[in-house]
Amino acid sequence: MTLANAPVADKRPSGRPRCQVARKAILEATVRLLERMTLHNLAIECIAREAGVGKATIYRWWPNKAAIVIDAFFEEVVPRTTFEKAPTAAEAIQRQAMRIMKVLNGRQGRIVAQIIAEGQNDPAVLEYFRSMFLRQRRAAATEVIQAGIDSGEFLADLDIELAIDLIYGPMWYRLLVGHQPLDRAFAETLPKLATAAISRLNHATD
Amino acid sequence: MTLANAPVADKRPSGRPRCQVARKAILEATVRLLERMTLHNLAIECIAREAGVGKATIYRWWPNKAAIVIDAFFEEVVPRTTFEKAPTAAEAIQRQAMRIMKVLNGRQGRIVAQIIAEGQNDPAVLEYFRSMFLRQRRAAATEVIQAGIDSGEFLADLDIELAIDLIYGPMWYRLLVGHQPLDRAFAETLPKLATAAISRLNHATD
DNA sequence: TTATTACGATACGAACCGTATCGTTTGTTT
DNA sequence: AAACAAACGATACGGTTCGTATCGTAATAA
Repeated sequence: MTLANAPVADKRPSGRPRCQVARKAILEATVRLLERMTLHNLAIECIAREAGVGKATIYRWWPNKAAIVIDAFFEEVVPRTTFEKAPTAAEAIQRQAMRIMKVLNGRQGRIVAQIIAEGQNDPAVLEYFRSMFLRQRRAAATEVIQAGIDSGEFLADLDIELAIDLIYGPMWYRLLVGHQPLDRAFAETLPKLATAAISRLNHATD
Repeated sequence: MTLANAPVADKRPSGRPRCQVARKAILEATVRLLERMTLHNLAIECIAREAGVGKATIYRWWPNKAAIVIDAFFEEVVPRTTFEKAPTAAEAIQRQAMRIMKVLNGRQGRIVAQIIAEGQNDPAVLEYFRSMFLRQRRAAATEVIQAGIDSGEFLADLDIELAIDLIYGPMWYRLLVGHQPLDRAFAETLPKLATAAISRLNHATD
């Protein structure tokens, strides 16, 4: 599933197989180094040194820095999160938003921000990030919102993609631009306001 | 006001004054080059060559690439936009959101995105960007929203900063992550939904 | 055994970095 | 007019990192 997992799939090629120890060492070294420096300052040669690996071994399996970081990030750091059950769609969304915010509001958030930054110079990086991180989460969110529409909780003619952006956009905005903190008040109020925007209920009676 | 404007202010130093021709040439060359390449690939030496200027002249006046780009961006590209008058606060916000979206949805948007990307590696860049671009616009938005609160159009206990993020966050989200386009439907629906979220009116009666 | 591929190590030219140093130019100060 | 001060374009510099290539060696498949 990752860019460099080399899924054995249907046919094993001849020759020496890929060394999984080296692969693991590279990903772990990357995570370790990213705790001390930015992605921008992280040199491939530095990863190779830290991992005790030849530089060519890295270049053989990853096209660029960002791909390593993305693989490392999703293998070593981020646990897969799924929506919890909740009595209403709005509550399910609110809980999930809080959890994502917790992830973004720390060291992991800095790494994701740097991946996105790197993506501004390379569309492929951005696409890889979306396929690894965003796609599944948005699909899950879509399900919940659709259920909310079907139950009459949310607006019938709701643009689901837009609704998702309304919920998560402000979080990413603060993460990347840094004009305001991702603090507790924000974490509590944003999801409520966003879900209120897409629900049929009146604020006054909420 | 820019980082390298060298406002003459109160005391003119002796010696040869700064060459404004060179300054202009540098900023113009930067804009010109950014149409063909990303900020990441834009070398200072390349700007110097394009502008017909010594490299030292650039380093004398700007601390880094991003500072040049920001100055170039706000001198050569972005016109100052202010809120128009509108019958309601919601409408004023909607119009301004559309205008900002138009700015972001093109070459200028790509440049801003790259400035923010660069900012992930250097907090000073991000702060400079906020002071140049964001601060004034957010202050203007604050005024409009506060007026809306005072008139009873918006929620009385509204967190204004959060409200602004609710409106603009999704735009930046799409600009930077690129999972969805900044298209016409988005431009029309987002401001309506966002202002609905912070207004006291019921969706059903809107 | 032979073919094939990965491995760690190392060397390589190229590109930029940011700084320093030229001699020259353009102003201010005396 | 002469002395001074600072910016200018040009150029050279050592230092980093880039991505590629090439070693000899190791590991698996046919």
